[in-house]
Amino acid sequence: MVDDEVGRRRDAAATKASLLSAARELFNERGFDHTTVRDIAGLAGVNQALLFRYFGSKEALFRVAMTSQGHQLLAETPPEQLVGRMLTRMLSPDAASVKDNPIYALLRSTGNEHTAAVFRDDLGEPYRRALAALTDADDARVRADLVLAWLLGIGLLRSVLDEDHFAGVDPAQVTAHVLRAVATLLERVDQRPPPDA
Amino acid sequence: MVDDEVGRRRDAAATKASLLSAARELFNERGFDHTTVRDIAGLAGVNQALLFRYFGSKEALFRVAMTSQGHQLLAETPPEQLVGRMLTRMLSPDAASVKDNPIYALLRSTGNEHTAAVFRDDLGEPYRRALAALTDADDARVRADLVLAWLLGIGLLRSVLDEDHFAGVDPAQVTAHVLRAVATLLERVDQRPPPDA
DNA sequence: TGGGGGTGTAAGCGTGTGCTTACTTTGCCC
DNA sequence: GGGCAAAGTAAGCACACGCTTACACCCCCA
Repeated sequence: MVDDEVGRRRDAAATKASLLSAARELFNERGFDHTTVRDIAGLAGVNQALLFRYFGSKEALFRVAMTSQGHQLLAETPPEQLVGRMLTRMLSPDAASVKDNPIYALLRSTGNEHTAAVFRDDLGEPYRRALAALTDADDARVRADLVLAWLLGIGLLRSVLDEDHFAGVDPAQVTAHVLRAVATLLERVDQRPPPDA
Repeated sequence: MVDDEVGRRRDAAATKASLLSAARELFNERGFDHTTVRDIAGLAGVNQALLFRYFGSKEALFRVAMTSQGHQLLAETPPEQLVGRMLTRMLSPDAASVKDNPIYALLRSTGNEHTAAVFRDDLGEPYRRALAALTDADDARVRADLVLAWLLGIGLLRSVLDEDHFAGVDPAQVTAHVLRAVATLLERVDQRPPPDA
């Protein structure tokens, strides 16, 4: 699927990459439980036994697929702009930016204890810390959790409950609403519209 | 389980009620996909074939279990106090108020298209309308969606991502934060602490 | 050139699941 | 008491799933 050229078969690295890409796409679309290893291998154009050879189990593949691309956004974004950038990325009408945003895999995998733990430990915690640093209030942790909850809830409405939520609406307008309200919780949040998309 | 007295067996109404109660408890705890009909029948103390005789399918049972108790809160609460009451109910440390709050079943069932549709149509929509009525802004719908998203996100953090979120924190303090920020979106929200628990 | 390890494949094992079927038991009504 | 529909039960069907196994192939290096 990813690698259609006939030459260069028997390439373990390409096979792994193909499996990872297919896994990310399907986990984000359907969540962990409703994605089968047969689906992943099929989309990757690979025999499903290779999935287990290279990753060990479906759960292990999930962990690798979700965390490997993990923390770029967090690393490359100034904390003040974090909320704004997460919003524009989540609200983008571009399907591709949805497909590789692991937050949607989380939101569709809430029923599974193991996958929830992956996100809690590998993604939630760093974001909580980054957001908490945006205020001097002594209940910074609570305020950061509330902001994180809001971002997750917006993604939930957008992706799970109703595909059309916020659809006809200017993302910038939604972002402005949220940033204004969030500023009452975290005083150092940058309320200007985030640069680029 | 519900009906331990030995007299009065062969009571269809009691059997149905017992199945409904067990279903609510397990769906809220584990979500739709991770709850089996054998678990439900077992907790209800009933043969699983009766589940299908009385409700037709697991999905139909889910729909009935979630919507039958459905809209009391919405019906009996003045709109201005809706956000406050939902928060106190969600943040209550009381396990029972979690057990019969269908929002947690939704949050643990996001991977399943059918269950998501139940909530979108049967619960989400009325709440969206009620919240939208709390402002005169011409983008009332967007504002209402954002508030609903926040409430859902808070429930998500509380129940799915981390059992201890907001645990050591005074629920009233969290509620105050949210109500203050929400007031920038919906001008008619009552910011006073909600009456009773 | 000919093993041997890395790569790919087909088939299937074991289990859990939603749901069905064929049957037994109970209690009510004439 | 006898008949009968409603209530309850045991067993299992059919299938999808995660994962394993036994085998075929191909390239590389001694």
